[in-house]
Amino acid sequence: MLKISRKVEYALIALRHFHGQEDKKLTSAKELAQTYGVPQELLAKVLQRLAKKNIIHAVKGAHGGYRLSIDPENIKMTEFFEIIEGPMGIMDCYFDSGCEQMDGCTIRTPINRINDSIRSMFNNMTLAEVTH
Amino acid sequence: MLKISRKVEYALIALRHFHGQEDKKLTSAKELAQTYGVPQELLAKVLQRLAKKNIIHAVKGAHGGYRLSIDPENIKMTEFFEIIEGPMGIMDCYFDSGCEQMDGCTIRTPINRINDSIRSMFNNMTLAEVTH
DNA sequence: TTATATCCGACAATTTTAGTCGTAAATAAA
DNA sequence: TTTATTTACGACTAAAATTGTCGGATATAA
Repeated sequence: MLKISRKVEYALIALRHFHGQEDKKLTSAKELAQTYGVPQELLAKVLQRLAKKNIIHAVKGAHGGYRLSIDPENIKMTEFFEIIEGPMGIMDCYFDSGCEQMDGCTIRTPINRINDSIRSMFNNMTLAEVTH
Repeated sequence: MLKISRKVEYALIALRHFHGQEDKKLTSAKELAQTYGVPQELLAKVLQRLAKKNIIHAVKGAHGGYRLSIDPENIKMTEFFEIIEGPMGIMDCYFDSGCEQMDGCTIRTPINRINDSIRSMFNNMTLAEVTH
């Protein structure tokens, strides 16, 4: 319960790597996977997501790889999480409206308050604080 | 990611029920399950856990059931979550020390900071605020 | 004695997460 | 131009966690 996923974990490891790296230096998924002992294919997918959202920049072809494309100061952890995992809520009904319990559910309001607290916490935290 | 479990959800529904109830009135698991449309067996288990930890009081036998046994003001959400789900950390390594990545893992410190933030948030929130 | 409860462990089903594989497209270098 | 390397992407499988069910024990009110 209240766990983060491996994908997020791997993304953070990669981003931390880029953060402590010369700006233009490229690192490939393979290299990262070997260095940090994480599954290459899964890491690759995560990197592709981050590249698509312009958090990192991808260079294709031999000698290609990735590098940071934004200042980690400028991305909130909420955005980051949602790039990788989609909408972030402690219960699905925070986003989905298709809940059949709706009427019997007496805890929506307090649950949403908790949700807002968590989101606000991660809205006030930048990627830089984590990859530092 | 960062989701609460159904068990917690059901527990909260039950506790909210008890909270808005005469102090000595008993409610059975069956009754709760029917009223709120949740699976009886699973709810029952959760109630048993809460009873074991003296959050609610159980009365066995016919006409038995449960009622609150403490003031919800006096229990932190952290305790509550951990009664139902066990140790609460966004990554297992917050508690388990048996992680083989240990050396390659560069994100332990920041992850632990996030963890502490979440825990501190729930340490400053009582059950009463949620079941209100 | 019967009906109704809690209690508790084992089991089954379902869903989610984690990880793999195959293939296409881009590109540097031989 | 060919080969090796790399990103991109979707489909698939495997593993783990969550969710839900069942059966039997014990307690107790009627």
